[in-house]
Amino acid sequence: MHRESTASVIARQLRTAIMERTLQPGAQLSETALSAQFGVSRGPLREAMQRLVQEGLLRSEPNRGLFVIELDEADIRDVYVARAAVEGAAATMIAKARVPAALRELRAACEAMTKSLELGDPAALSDADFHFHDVLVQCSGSRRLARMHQTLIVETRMCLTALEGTYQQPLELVEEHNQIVDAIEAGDVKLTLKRVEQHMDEALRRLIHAEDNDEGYV
Amino acid sequence: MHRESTASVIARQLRTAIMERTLQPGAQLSETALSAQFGVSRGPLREAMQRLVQEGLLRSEPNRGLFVIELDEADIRDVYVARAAVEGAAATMIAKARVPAALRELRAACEAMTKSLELGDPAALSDADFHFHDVLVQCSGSRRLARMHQTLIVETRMCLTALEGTYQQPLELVEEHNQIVDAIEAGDVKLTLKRVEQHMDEALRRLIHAEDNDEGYV
DNA sequence: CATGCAATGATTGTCAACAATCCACCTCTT
DNA sequence: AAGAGGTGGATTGTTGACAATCATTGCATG
Repeated sequence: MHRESTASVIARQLRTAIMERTLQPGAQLSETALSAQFGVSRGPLREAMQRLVQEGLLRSEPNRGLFVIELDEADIRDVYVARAAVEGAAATMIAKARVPAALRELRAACEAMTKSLELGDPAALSDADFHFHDVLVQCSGSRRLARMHQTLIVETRMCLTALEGTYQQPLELVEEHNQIVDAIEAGDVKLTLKRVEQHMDEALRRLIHAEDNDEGYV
Repeated sequence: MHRESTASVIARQLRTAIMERTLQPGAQLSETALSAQFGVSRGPLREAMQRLVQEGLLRSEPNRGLFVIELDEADIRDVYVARAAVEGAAATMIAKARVPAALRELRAACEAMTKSLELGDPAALSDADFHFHDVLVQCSGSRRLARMHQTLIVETRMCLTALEGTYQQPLELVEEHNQIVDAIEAGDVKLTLKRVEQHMDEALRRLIHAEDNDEGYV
């Protein structure tokens, strides 16, 4: 009947809720409330929650409960350090392998960003942005990088949702992605790595900057 | 009373069992047997198992059970690709930060390897080897890299346990570690990254080579 | 002899009840 | 009034029982 375990689908729903800030940072996860909401009993819910604890999206305080993590500036920097490591590795893998299909997908992802930019749709631009990075890691073919990346993306979206999809410098953003694909297409590993790292630095800078403007604490 | 959740400690015991091949690759995890062995009921055990599923150490077949992953050669390569990404990022962070305490710890870890080598104790050498890489990632201060690394190390040990700690070229092994620390100490980011990557390539080569000699399937 | 099928045993999936712990509030004492 | 201590309510932690599913075995049938 079910092709996927209950814990797996509940875990995904929890991740989505954290991303969208339905479950706010620092908030306690009430077992009774959530199990009722998801239509399951506390058993499967607790199993799903343990998955997110392993991911580091929830923090456990024994005999007290589970809480959504709160990201301070040091955490956000750490997320981007880890993303640079994971996506840098993924991009260099693709650059080395020279798979045409991967380049086509990446180009398509870039075009989607350009389109959203031209339409002036910041939400779509954000989605296209994340889609690009997802494609990048998926195309590397590394199951382990993909798994790590999944968690990092949730943490990133968690921050960006707080800013309600207002991009600071969308033109630069799109151009950075294009240049990454250019480097990959050229098969230039060093340049690829450099541009991924620069992109992460810039994204981090824009994020911190935007948060300061929003009087933003996370 | 308990400072750590039950799921957390059971999960660690499961990881150890997988590392040491007490739970062999491909083997099904019997809930009744394991819950009896650990002295807990099936509930907390299942929570712990879901943590390992999230890590990718267990694979879930709904309504059938959980199985220890089997690593083919492609998987092993993937582990080392991911390790290169994580440890490369960690090493460059330390190289940039120039923290004397980190260098001291890394040097100490190297000396422990040298000592084990001189004593001709392959098990101790292996432990010292893993300790070095643990120190490396811990010293980076990145919680996320550390979390990812933990899982990758379990998978690596899983392979090395199969070879019963027989090292092929221990001299080269120790020297590679020393050179990584040299590069970090010099603050040379590019050289650091290069040497970490080379070390991973060599470690992978030695591992595959050793497995071939052992008529080894994983 | 091979194949389909049903019964059976074992295992996973789910749940609700019980125990243990924590938190907030109140009271009593100094 | 401040603090210690106790009490009630709510939440987490754990367990055993029950339901659902799967693998196996044996049997009947073409």
